[in-house]
Amino acid sequence: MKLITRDTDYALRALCFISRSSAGKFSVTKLSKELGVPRPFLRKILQTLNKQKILESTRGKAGGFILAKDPKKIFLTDIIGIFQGRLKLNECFLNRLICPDQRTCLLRKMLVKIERYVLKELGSITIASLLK
Amino acid sequence: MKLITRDTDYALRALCFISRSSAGKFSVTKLSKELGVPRPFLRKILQTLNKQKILESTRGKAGGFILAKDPKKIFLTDIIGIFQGRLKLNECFLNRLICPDQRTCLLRKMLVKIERYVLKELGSITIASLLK
DNA sequence: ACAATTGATACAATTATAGTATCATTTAGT
DNA sequence: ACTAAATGATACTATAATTGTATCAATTGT
Ligand code: FES
Ligand code: FES
Repeated sequence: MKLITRDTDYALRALCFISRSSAGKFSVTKLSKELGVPRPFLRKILQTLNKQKILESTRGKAGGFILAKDPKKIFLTDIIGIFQGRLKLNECFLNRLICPDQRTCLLRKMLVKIERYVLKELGSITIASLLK
Repeated sequence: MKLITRDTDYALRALCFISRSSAGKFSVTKLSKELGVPRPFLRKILQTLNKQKILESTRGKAGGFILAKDPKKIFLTDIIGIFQGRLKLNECFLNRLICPDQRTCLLRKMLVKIERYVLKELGSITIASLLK
Protein backbone atom coordinates (compact mmCIF):
# COMPACT_ATOMS: atom_id res chain seq x y z
CA MET A 1 0.00 0.00 0.00
CA LYS A 2 1.46 3.30 -1.03
CA LEU A 3 0.55 6.27 1.05
CA ILE A 4 2.61 8.44 -1.26
CA THR A 5 2.95 7.83 -4.99
CA ARG A 6 5.84 8.75 -7.24
CA ASP A 7 4.37 11.98 -8.54
CA THR A 8 3.60 13.21 -5.05
CA ASP A 9 7.13 12.27 -4.08
CA TYR A 10 8.65 14.18 -7.00
CA ALA A 11 6.44 17.16 -6.30
CA LEU A 12 7.64 17.23 -2.71
CA ARG A 13 11.26 17.01 -3.79
CA ALA A 14 10.80 19.91 -6.13
CA LEU A 15 8.96 22.04 -3.61
CA CYS A 16 11.57 21.36 -0.96
CA PHE A 17 14.36 22.20 -3.34
CA ILE A 18 12.78 25.44 -4.46
CA SER A 19 11.93 26.44 -0.92
CA ARG A 20 15.45 25.90 0.30
CA SER A 21 17.11 27.93 -2.37
CA SER A 22 17.08 31.69 -2.23
CA ALA A 23 17.29 31.88 -6.03
CA GLY A 24 13.58 31.44 -6.29
CA LYS A 25 13.02 30.65 -9.93
CA PHE A 26 13.94 27.39 -11.64
CA SER A 27 13.33 25.91 -15.06
CA VAL A 28 12.28 22.31 -15.44
CA THR A 29 15.59 21.52 -17.04
CA LYS A 30 17.48 22.76 -14.00
CA LEU A 31 15.22 21.07 -11.51
CA SER A 32 15.20 17.75 -13.29
CA LYS A 33 18.99 17.71 -13.20
CA GLU A 34 19.15 18.68 -9.56
CA LEU A 35 16.53 16.22 -8.40
CA GLY A 36 17.23 13.30 -10.68
CA VAL A 37 13.67 13.19 -11.93
CA PRO A 38 12.83 12.50 -15.61
CA ARG A 39 12.36 15.86 -17.25
CA PRO A 40 9.05 15.40 -19.11
CA PHE A 41 7.46 13.79 -16.08
CA LEU A 42 8.62 16.52 -13.78
CA ARG A 43 7.34 19.03 -16.25
CA LYS A 44 3.87 17.59 -16.12
CA ILE A 45 4.00 17.61 -12.36
CA LEU A 46 5.10 21.22 -12.15
CA GLN A 47 2.40 22.24 -14.58
CA THR A 48 -0.12 20.61 -12.31
CA LEU A 49 1.27 22.38 -9.28
CA ASN A 50 1.00 25.61 -11.22
CA LYS A 51 -2.66 25.03 -12.04
CA GLN A 52 -3.28 24.28 -8.40
CA LYS A 53 -1.61 27.54 -7.39
CA ILE A 54 1.13 25.91 -5.40
CA LEU A 55 3.65 27.19 -7.91
CA GLU A 56 3.60 30.17 -10.19
CA SER A 57 5.08 30.00 -13.66
CA THR A 58 6.59 32.54 -16.00
CA ARG A 59 6.74 31.63 -19.64
CA GLY A 60 9.19 32.50 -22.35
CA LYS A 61 12.93 32.60 -22.28
CA ALA A 62 14.35 32.66 -18.76
CA GLY A 63 11.00 31.48 -17.54
CA GLY A 64 10.46 28.92 -14.83
CA PHE A 65 8.63 28.20 -11.60
CA ILE A 66 8.58 29.89 -8.24
CA LEU A 67 6.60 29.15 -5.10
CA ALA A 68 3.19 30.72 -5.06
CA LYS A 69 2.76 30.22 -1.33
CA ASP A 70 4.64 30.34 1.90
CA PRO A 71 6.16 26.87 2.47
CA LYS A 72 4.62 26.99 5.93
CA LYS A 73 1.25 26.94 4.24
CA ILE A 74 1.81 24.06 1.85
CA PHE A 75 0.61 20.94 3.61
CA LEU A 76 1.45 17.38 2.78
CA THR A 77 -2.25 16.64 2.53
CA ASP A 78 -2.56 19.32 -0.17
CA ILE A 79 0.03 17.67 -2.38
CA ILE A 80 -1.32 14.19 -1.77
CA GLY A 81 -4.78 15.49 -2.58
CA ILE A 82 -3.64 16.97 -5.87
CA PHE A 83 -1.94 13.86 -7.20
CA GLN A 84 -3.82 11.07 -5.51
CA GLY A 85 -7.19 12.54 -4.80
CA ARG A 86 -8.57 13.09 -1.36
CA LEU A 87 -7.21 10.44 0.95
CA LYS A 88 -9.77 7.76 1.40
CA LEU A 89 -8.91 4.45 2.92
CA ASN A 90 -11.84 2.50 1.59
CA GLU A 91 -15.33 2.66 0.47
CA CYS A 92 -17.65 0.33 2.22
CA PHE A 93 -15.95 -2.73 0.89
CA LEU A 94 -18.02 -5.52 2.30
CA ASN A 95 -21.44 -5.61 0.84
CA ARG A 96 -24.73 -5.90 2.59
CA LEU A 97 -24.58 -9.64 2.71
CA ILE A 98 -21.88 -9.33 5.30
CA CYS A 99 -22.62 -5.95 6.72
CA PRO A 100 -26.35 -5.63 7.18
CA ASP A 101 -26.28 -2.35 9.05
CA GLN A 102 -23.78 0.27 8.08
CA ARG A 103 -24.68 2.50 10.97
CA THR A 104 -23.41 0.07 13.51
CA CYS A 105 -20.62 -1.49 11.44
CA LEU A 106 -17.51 -1.88 13.52
CA LEU A 107 -15.17 -2.06 10.56
CA ARG A 108 -16.59 1.04 8.99
CA LYS A 109 -16.16 2.96 12.20
CA MET A 110 -12.62 1.84 12.50
CA LEU A 111 -11.73 2.78 8.94
CA VAL A 112 -13.22 6.21 9.45
CA LYS A 113 -11.26 6.56 12.65
CA ILE A 114 -8.00 5.55 11.01
CA GLU A 115 -8.65 7.87 8.11
CA ARG A 116 -9.19 10.80 10.42
CA TYR A 117 -6.03 10.01 12.28
CA VAL A 118 -3.91 9.80 9.14
CA LEU A 119 -5.33 13.05 7.80
CA LYS A 120 -4.65 14.79 11.07
CA GLU A 121 -1.07 13.63 11.19
CA LEU A 122 -0.31 14.39 7.57
CA GLY A 123 -2.11 17.68 7.87
CA SER A 124 0.42 18.77 10.44
CA ILE A 125 3.35 18.45 8.03
CA THR A 126 4.25 21.30 5.69
CA ILE A 127 7.02 21.83 3.18
CA ALA A 128 8.60 24.13 5.70
CA SER A 129 8.63 21.44 8.35
CA LEU A 130 10.30 19.01 5.95
CA LEU A 131 13.26 21.37 5.66
CA LYS A 132 13.96 20.94 9.38
CA MET B 1 -5.31 4.52 -1.73
CA LYS B 2 -6.73 1.14 -1.02
CA LEU B 3 -6.24 -0.18 2.45
CA ILE B 4 -8.06 -3.33 1.49
CA THR B 5 -7.86 -4.90 -1.98
CA ARG B 6 -10.45 -7.02 -3.70
CA ASP B 7 -8.97 -10.37 -2.79
CA THR B 8 -8.73 -9.42 0.86
CA ASP B 9 -12.30 -8.25 0.67
CA TYR B 10 -13.51 -11.51 -0.89
CA ALA B 11 -11.53 -13.50 1.63
CA LEU B 12 -13.22 -11.64 4.46
CA ARG B 13 -16.63 -12.19 2.96
CA ALA B 14 -15.98 -15.89 2.69
CA LEU B 15 -14.59 -16.18 6.19
CA CYS B 16 -17.50 -14.27 7.66
CA PHE B 17 -19.97 -16.39 5.77
CA ILE B 18 -18.41 -19.65 6.85
CA SER B 19 -18.09 -18.48 10.44
CA ARG B 20 -21.70 -17.49 10.65
CA SER B 21 -23.07 -20.74 9.37
CA SER B 22 -23.25 -23.77 11.57
CA ALA B 23 -22.92 -26.05 8.54
CA GLY B 24 -19.18 -25.66 8.58
CA LYS B 25 -18.12 -27.00 5.22
CA PHE B 26 -18.66 -25.29 1.88
CA SER B 27 -17.52 -25.91 -1.67
CA VAL B 28 -16.29 -23.08 -3.82
CA THR B 29 -19.33 -23.44 -6.04
CA LYS B 30 -21.67 -22.89 -3.11
CA LEU B 31 -19.70 -20.00 -1.69
CA SER B 32 -19.31 -18.22 -4.98
CA LYS B 33 -23.06 -18.29 -5.46
CA GLU B 34 -23.75 -17.09 -1.96
CA LEU B 35 -21.21 -14.29 -2.00
CA GLY B 36 -21.47 -13.16 -5.58
CA VAL B 37 -17.77 -13.62 -6.19
CA PRO B 38 -16.40 -15.04 -9.48
CA ARG B 39 -15.83 -18.72 -8.90
CA PRO B 40 -12.29 -19.19 -10.23
CA PHE B 41 -11.06 -16.12 -8.41
CA LEU B 42 -12.65 -17.19 -5.17
CA ARG B 43 -11.15 -20.58 -5.65
CA LYS B 44 -7.66 -19.17 -5.86
CA ILE B 45 -8.31 -17.13 -2.77
CA LEU B 46 -9.58 -20.07 -0.76
CA GLN B 47 -6.62 -22.16 -1.83
CA THR B 48 -4.36 -19.46 -0.50
CA LEU B 49 -6.23 -19.31 2.77
CA ASN B 50 -5.83 -23.05 3.00
CA LYS B 51 -2.08 -22.87 2.49
CA GLN B 52 -1.92 -20.21 5.16
CA LYS B 53 -3.85 -22.44 7.57
CA ILE B 54 -6.76 -20.09 7.93
CA LEU B 55 -8.98 -22.64 6.22
CA GLU B 56 -8.73 -26.37 6.03
CA SER B 57 -9.73 -28.22 2.89
CA THR B 58 -11.00 -31.68 2.15
CA ARG B 59 -10.60 -32.96 -1.37
CA GLY B 60 -12.70 -35.25 -3.48
CA LYS B 61 -16.42 -35.43 -3.90
CA ALA B 62 -18.30 -33.63 -1.16
CA GLY B 63 -15.11 -31.83 -0.34
CA GLY B 64 -14.84 -28.18 0.58
CA PHE B 65 -13.44 -25.72 3.05
CA ILE B 66 -13.92 -25.27 6.79
CA LEU B 67 -12.37 -22.85 9.22
CA ALA B 68 -9.05 -23.98 10.60
CA LYS B 69 -9.10 -21.49 13.44
CA ASP B 70 -11.42 -19.87 15.90
CA PRO B 71 -12.84 -16.74 14.25
CA LYS B 72 -11.77 -14.87 17.37
CA LYS B 73 -8.20 -15.64 16.40
CA ILE B 74 -8.33 -14.57 12.78
CA PHE B 75 -7.24 -10.98 12.66
CA LEU B 76 -7.82 -8.48 9.90
CA THR B 77 -4.09 -7.87 9.78
CA ASP B 78 -3.53 -11.58 9.09
CA ILE B 79 -5.73 -11.51 6.01
CA ILE B 80 -4.33 -8.23 4.76
CA GLY B 81 -0.84 -9.63 5.29
CA ILE B 82 -1.61 -12.72 3.24
CA PHE B 83 -2.98 -10.94 0.21
CA GLN B 84 -1.25 -7.61 0.30
CA GLY B 85 1.96 -8.30 2.15
CA ARG B 86 2.84 -6.80 5.46
CA LEU B 87 1.26 -3.38 5.73
CA LYS B 88 3.86 -0.78 4.97
CA LEU B 89 2.97 2.78 4.29
CA ASN B 90 6.12 3.76 2.49
CA GLU B 91 9.73 3.17 2.16
CA CYS B 92 11.90 6.18 2.60
CA PHE B 93 10.51 7.97 -0.41
CA LEU B 94 12.49 11.15 -0.47
CA ASN B 95 16.08 10.57 -1.27
CA ARG B 96 19.12 11.94 0.45
CA LEU B 97 19.03 15.14 -1.48
CA ILE B 98 16.03 16.15 0.49
CA CYS B 99 16.46 14.12 3.61
CA PRO B 100 20.05 14.26 4.67
CA ASP B 101 19.61 12.52 7.98
CA GLN B 102 17.14 9.71 8.28
CA ARG B 103 17.53 9.47 12.02
CA THR B 104 16.04 12.86 12.58
CA CYS B 105 13.63 12.90 9.65
CA LEU B 106 10.28 14.27 10.71
CA LEU B 107 8.38 12.70 7.86
CA ARG B 108 9.87 9.31 8.45
CA LYS B 109 8.94 9.44 12.10
CA MET B 110 5.43 10.40 11.26
CA LEU B 111 5.00 7.62 8.72
CA VAL B 112 6.27 5.08 11.21
CA LYS B 113 3.90 6.47 13.79
CA ILE B 114 0.92 6.28 11.43
CA GLU B 115 1.86 2.78 10.39
CA ARG B 116 1.97 1.62 13.99
CA TYR B 117 -1.38 3.18 14.68
CA VAL B 118 -3.04 1.55 11.68
CA LEU B 119 -1.59 -1.84 12.56
CA LYS B 120 -2.77 -1.52 16.12
CA GLU B 121 -6.30 -0.63 15.09
CA LEU B 122 -6.58 -3.30 12.42
CA GLY B 123 -4.98 -5.80 14.75
CA SER B 124 -7.88 -5.38 17.10
CA ILE B 125 -10.46 -6.56 14.55
CA THR B 126 -11.15 -10.26 14.08
CA ILE B 127 -13.56 -12.19 11.93
CA ALA B 128 -15.57 -12.78 15.07
CA SER B 129 -15.85 -9.08 15.76
CA LEU B 130 -17.07 -8.45 12.22
CA LEU B 131 -20.05 -10.67 12.87
CA LYS B 132 -21.21 -8.32 15.64
C1' DA C 1 13.93 36.57 -35.92
C1' DC C 2 15.45 33.17 -32.62
C1' DA C 3 16.14 30.42 -28.78
C1' DA C 4 14.46 29.03 -24.43
C1' DT C 5 10.97 28.45 -21.90
C1' DT C 6 5.92 26.87 -20.25
C1' DG C 7 0.73 25.29 -21.69
C1' DA C 8 -2.02 21.78 -23.23
C1' DT C 9 -2.72 17.36 -24.41
C1' DA C 10 -2.21 12.94 -26.54
C1' DC C 11 0.35 8.83 -26.52
C1' DA C 12 3.18 4.74 -24.73
C1' DA C 13 5.32 1.64 -21.32
C1' DT C 14 5.34 -0.59 -17.13
C1' DT C 15 3.42 -2.55 -13.15
C1' DA C 16 -0.26 -4.06 -10.10
C1' DT C 17 -4.63 -5.87 -9.67
C1' DA C 18 -8.27 -8.82 -10.95
C1' DG C 19 -9.78 -12.66 -13.07
C1' DT C 20 -9.70 -17.25 -16.11
C1' DA C 21 -8.31 -21.82 -17.63
C1' DT C 22 -6.50 -26.28 -17.37
C1' DC C 23 -4.66 -30.52 -16.02
C1' DA C 24 -3.59 -33.44 -12.16
C1' DT C 25 -5.09 -35.55 -7.83
C1' DT C 26 -8.32 -37.00 -4.34
C1' DT C 27 -12.58 -39.06 -2.59
C1' DA C 28 -17.62 -40.54 -2.08
C1' DG C 29 -20.96 -43.13 -4.09
C1' DT C 30 -22.47 -46.65 -7.19
C1' DA D 1 -13.46 -50.28 -11.05
C1' DC D 2 -15.84 -46.21 -12.79
C1' DT D 3 -17.62 -41.73 -12.50
C1' DA D 4 -18.72 -37.29 -10.78
C1' DA D 5 -17.50 -33.67 -7.87
C1' DA D 6 -14.45 -31.60 -5.48
C1' DT D 7 -9.50 -29.32 -4.43
C1' DG D 8 -4.06 -28.58 -5.69
C1' DA D 9 -0.96 -26.42 -8.49
C1' DT D 10 0.10 -23.36 -11.78
C1' DA D 11 0.09 -20.86 -16.03
C1' DC D 12 -2.27 -17.64 -18.56
C1' DT D 13 -5.08 -13.31 -19.78
C1' DA D 14 -7.47 -8.86 -19.09
C1' DT D 15 -8.08 -4.53 -16.96
C1' DA D 16 -6.74 -0.55 -14.55
C1' DA D 17 -3.44 2.44 -12.37
C1' DT D 18 0.85 4.29 -12.38
C1' DT D 19 4.74 6.13 -14.54
C1' DG D 20 6.40 7.95 -17.88
C1' DT D 21 7.28 10.34 -23.23
C1' DA D 22 6.35 13.25 -27.22
C1' DT D 23 4.66 17.06 -29.69
C1' DC D 24 2.84 21.30 -31.14
C1' DA D 25 1.31 25.85 -29.82
C1' DA D 26 2.01 30.16 -27.17
C1' DT D 27 5.05 33.34 -24.67
C1' DT D 28 9.05 36.19 -23.79
C1' DG D 29 13.94 38.01 -23.35
C1' DT D 30 17.69 39.10 -26.38
S1 FES E 1 -18.47 -3.11 5.71
FE1 FES E 1 -19.39 -1.44 4.75
S2 FES E 1 -20.53 -0.53 6.33
FE2 FES E 1 -19.79 -2.34 7.23
S1 FES F 1 12.36 11.11 3.72
FE1 FES F 1 13.33 9.20 3.96
S2 FES F 1 14.16 9.32 5.93
FE2 FES F 1 13.38 11.27 5.59
